[in-house]
Amino acid sequence: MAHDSVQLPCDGDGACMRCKVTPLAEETLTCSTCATPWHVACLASPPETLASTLQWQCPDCSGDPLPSAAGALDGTSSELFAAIRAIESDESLTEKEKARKRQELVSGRVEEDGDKEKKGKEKESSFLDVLDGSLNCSFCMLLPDRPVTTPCGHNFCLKCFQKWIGQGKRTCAKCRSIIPPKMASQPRINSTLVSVIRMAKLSKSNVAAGPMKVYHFVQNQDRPDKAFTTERAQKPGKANAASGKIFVTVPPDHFGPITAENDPARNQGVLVGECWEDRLECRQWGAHLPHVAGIAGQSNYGAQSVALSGGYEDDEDHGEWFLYTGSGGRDLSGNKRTNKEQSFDQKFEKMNEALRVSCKMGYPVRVVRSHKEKRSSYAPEKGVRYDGIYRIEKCWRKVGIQGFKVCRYLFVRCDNEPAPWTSDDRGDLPRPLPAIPELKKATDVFERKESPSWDFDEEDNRWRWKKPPPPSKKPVNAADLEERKRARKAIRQAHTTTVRERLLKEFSCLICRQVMNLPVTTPCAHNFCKSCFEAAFSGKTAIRERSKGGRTLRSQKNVLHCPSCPTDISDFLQNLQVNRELMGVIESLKQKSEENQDAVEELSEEQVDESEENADIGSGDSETAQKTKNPDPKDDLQNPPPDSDQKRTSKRMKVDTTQVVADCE
DNA sequence: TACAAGCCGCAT
DNA sequence: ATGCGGCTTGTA
Repeated sequence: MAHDSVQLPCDGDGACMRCKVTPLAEETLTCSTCATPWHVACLASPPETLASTLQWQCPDCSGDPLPSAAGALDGTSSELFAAIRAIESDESLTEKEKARKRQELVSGRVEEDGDKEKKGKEKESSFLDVLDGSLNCSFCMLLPDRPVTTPCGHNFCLKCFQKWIGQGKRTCAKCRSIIPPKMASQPRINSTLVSVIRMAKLSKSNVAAGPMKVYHFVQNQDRPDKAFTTERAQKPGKANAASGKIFVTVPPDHFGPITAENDPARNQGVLVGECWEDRLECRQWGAHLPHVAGIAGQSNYGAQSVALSGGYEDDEDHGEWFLYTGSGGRDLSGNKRTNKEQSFDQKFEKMNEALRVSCKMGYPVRVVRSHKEKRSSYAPEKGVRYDGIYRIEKCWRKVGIQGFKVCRYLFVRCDNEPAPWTSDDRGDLPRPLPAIPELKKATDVFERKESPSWDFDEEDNRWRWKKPPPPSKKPVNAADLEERKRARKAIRQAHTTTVRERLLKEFSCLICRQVMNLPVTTPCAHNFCKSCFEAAFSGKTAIRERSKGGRTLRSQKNVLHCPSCPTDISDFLQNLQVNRELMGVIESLKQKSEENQDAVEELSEEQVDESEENADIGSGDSETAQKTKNPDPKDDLQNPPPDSDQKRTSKRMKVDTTQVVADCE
């Protein structure tokens, strides 16, 4: 063969990486699979016909130049690449979807359903802005799953890397450096990358879950701690009582659980199973605000909570699920509070409509049960009890027991805590909907079409906001503005600081324990600053002279151990490569957190006032931050599929190399 | 303005 | 036992 066995494509500037010449356009061939340009003159076996030119596959993709371990592939290489081409040419797929399918193909992993696929995409795009895409595996273009790092400092999914090795490749897919046999046979997962990626996912999903909405919505701050009677009150006790102070810092239209951050009095939040004497006390802890009405909500916005109090005989309580009846249909003219006679049909309006909105959106609805519900086995002995989060899966109308139409709602529990009546040590799992015989006779049946805002996250194994909770529409008490502004600023800063600190901490050098400067990753997957790493071996050489009894023996390779484990890394030391991808992430992380910090300060000075006045406070910082930071869908296009990656990589490497050189000097 | 799945003493 | 009247809060 006229050519040596090493085959190289053109780099990002169009120069052949083998002969260093920049060929004319007509002297290059573009691979039909990966779209990488190659210098025809440097190809070991250029195509001979026009047809084969159009369908030409580069040596990397055709898999033929090197004897490949064919057994490592499930099918043949050509089958695999045919499948890749089919994905590439499928115009119904976005680039992201193509990338995911490629990864499935290469790794053998398959995500079963569309929901997962969607979830993966959401996740990916939401934290890509943290990790910047620069860590992405260049095979599948996703964040590396079980990342491995080559001695030349490039990161891949373990499975993608193993497929590559399985095809007989022994050079880095990014830079063509030789991959040592040890790395090829026993790639080690880079646990630093694992935890960084996990943390980035977590920090983002936490933001989406909205735990950062600590603020002080202190309503009626001047009220006493207990319900009280005014001078006008004619009756003692709570008959004519006014409400005591609201203890929790959620707005009245807050959806979902009330967490510790919104419970400054006890710092525990409203826990499932918590009991109160009566509806007024329940109100003070925010579980269900109206002290008379059974439904809390707004017809154009949604319902936040309901009370099961036995007021409507059509109700049917099965604990984990129940059938709820809407309000209205009764003549309560005058001051009748006890008329249980229905005299007209209920409609989906007012509170009944609010419940339907919550059904439509899949909002979490808090449920309290009252001792007054006598027919239910699940009602508390006395008082009012918080039973957790439910979702309204369906609603409809039917003719009720009294012969008039009632609105009906199927509530199904979806709380992360076990219900007060179970001995389970965990909360709900998604469960199939119960069979509802009355649905056969139902009219106006309404089912949720869109994906629910509150849903079970398979990955986190818990229920959480999958979409940002709706922002509060409630006006803010001006007197509270100053305090709330301060609180928000502090929280914002705490958040950015902790995320930055936690993320950066993960990137610490195992020697100096500081954030790595010029990170290097050993083949045994330990990470150090380049300078720390080199200093650890100063004065030691990879080659040593052996002498015995005055006789000089043949020089022998010195065994040099990794500072963190017994692995011999003398070969790695010979040609120390900075993990530029890691370095890029660290840099952008530093930069981003500084920007954030600045933004926090600016915002707290000015924009907070504005946003406060807009009263967009219910969902707090998380949504606002998400909205502004939410990556434009077009961002997908900025993460090119592998075909353009070759170019991008080469270009970036060039820049980075000069930086590294400059830094070294 | 009317209504809403509360609360309580008292009249019936 | 049952229901009336009077006050409460938030929604429409």
